[in-house]
Amino acid sequence: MSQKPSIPQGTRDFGPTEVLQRKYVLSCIENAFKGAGFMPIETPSMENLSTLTGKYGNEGDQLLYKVLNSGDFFKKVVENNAQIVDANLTSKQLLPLIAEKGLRYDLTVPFARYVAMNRNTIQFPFKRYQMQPVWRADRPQKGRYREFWQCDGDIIGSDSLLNEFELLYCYDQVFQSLQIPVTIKINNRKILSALAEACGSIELLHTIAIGIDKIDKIGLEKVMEELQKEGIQDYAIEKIKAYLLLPKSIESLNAIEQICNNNASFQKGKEELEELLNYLNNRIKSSIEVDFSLARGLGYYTGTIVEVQANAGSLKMSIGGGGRYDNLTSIFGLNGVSGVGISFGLDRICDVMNELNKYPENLTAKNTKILFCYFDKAGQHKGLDCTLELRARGIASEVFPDITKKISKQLDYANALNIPYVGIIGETEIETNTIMLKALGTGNQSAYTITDLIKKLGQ
RNA sequence: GUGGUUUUAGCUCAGUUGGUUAGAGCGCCUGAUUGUGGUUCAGGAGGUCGUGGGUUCGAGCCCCAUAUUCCACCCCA
Repeated sequence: MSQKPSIPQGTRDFGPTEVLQRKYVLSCIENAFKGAGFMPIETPSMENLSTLTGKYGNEGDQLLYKVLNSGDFFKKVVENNAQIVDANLTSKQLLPLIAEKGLRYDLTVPFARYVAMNRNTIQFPFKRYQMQPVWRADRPQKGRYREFWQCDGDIIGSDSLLNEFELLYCYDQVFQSLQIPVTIKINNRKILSALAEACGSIELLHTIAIGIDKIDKIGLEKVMEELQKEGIQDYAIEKIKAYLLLPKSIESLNAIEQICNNNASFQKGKEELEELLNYLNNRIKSSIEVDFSLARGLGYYTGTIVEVQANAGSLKMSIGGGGRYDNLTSIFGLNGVSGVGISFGLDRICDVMNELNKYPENLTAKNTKILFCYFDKAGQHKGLDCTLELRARGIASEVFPDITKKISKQLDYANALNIPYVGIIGETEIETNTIMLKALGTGNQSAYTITDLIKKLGQ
């Protein structure tokens, strides 16, 4: 009985071409990080659920993949929790009894956990990069996957805004080298906090942030409606409206100062934003946009926040984002350590690259320079010897593995895989100790000795 | 998690009101060519119509469930 093969929703296989393309993007990102002094780390796919829960907000917790405990977990639940196990037990109550591990949701929280665990051996400020898959139990759409790769760079253990600059510079370098036109949007959570305070309470920050983040998508009026539904008071709505009507520019800071009644949080945010812009000044080619409506969902950001959007193509989703987090490691018992990080969304970047056709042409070609073709066992052995000799000199080559009735089958193989040369070995070639070298592009062919062949292909 | 949408040959897709043996293009295989690919010509293989139920004399088409694709919410890389 055969079974119809399939993979889970929201996951994908990658064929040879796709893997080469993804590795190309990964190497661009890695080069930028390495060039700026970042060091690589890797962390496990699974973390303890206690490490992950509560870091991403309620919605985030729901999107965590949980890993079922090993062994006869149900029996253990019944034995150890007899008093609460009955038909009324909710899934939410049951969950901690049967799952202690979960798949990581991002790379930042595992990194904070890593830093807290290894604080005594890490040299601060610590600059690390990490490129690994993450998992979210989201409903998939285009550009939205359940398994996708993030490429994170973080600098932890330093308050300096120079770090923010370094990371934005990485963004700039990567997207320049990939030739994707982008807008890097910048804001500061402290300014949003000031707005929330001016609207009544810092508790409103999350609601307001989620609301105003949607302005580009649904428009001012709808945002106002939504905020009203969430119970924001009328005077506050007016403030938010005035805030959102301001131009996307650093010039709007003065007006925001009025709206926020010049509170302390605002002043700090303003200073940080201005200092960052001073660092960026004339040092970055990508377009930078100060966007006060930029909010970002993740719960742990406290200062600078950034998001990268592709300026071309139909995929207008963000292809990267990040920000500063002051208190993330303190959750794991390491206080007074501030960090800032960015993330590249590899899968979406690849989607954009595909649409814009920005991959280098030779990326899809096989490495193989030459395929040896033959008619019989003697030719096969000679072909094998030639192949091994070429490989020893660093020239990638192959012998066709099967003796075929027609040599066209072997040529078809070379054609289909974009192998530029074939070396044909028949009776004549064996007698004269030569190889008939044929360039598949032009169809030209002539006889070479192995020494001349090495010279020709080694160029 | 809510609502909608998609699925027919390896690929891209037709398929009328429920009616005989489900089609096309491309690709693939064989031959025209016993040592040479890309063009041309001739022939050929390949389908449980996503899966499982149901209605019907009869289902690719109608109904239910489920999976998958894409989309809008929610949220996000």
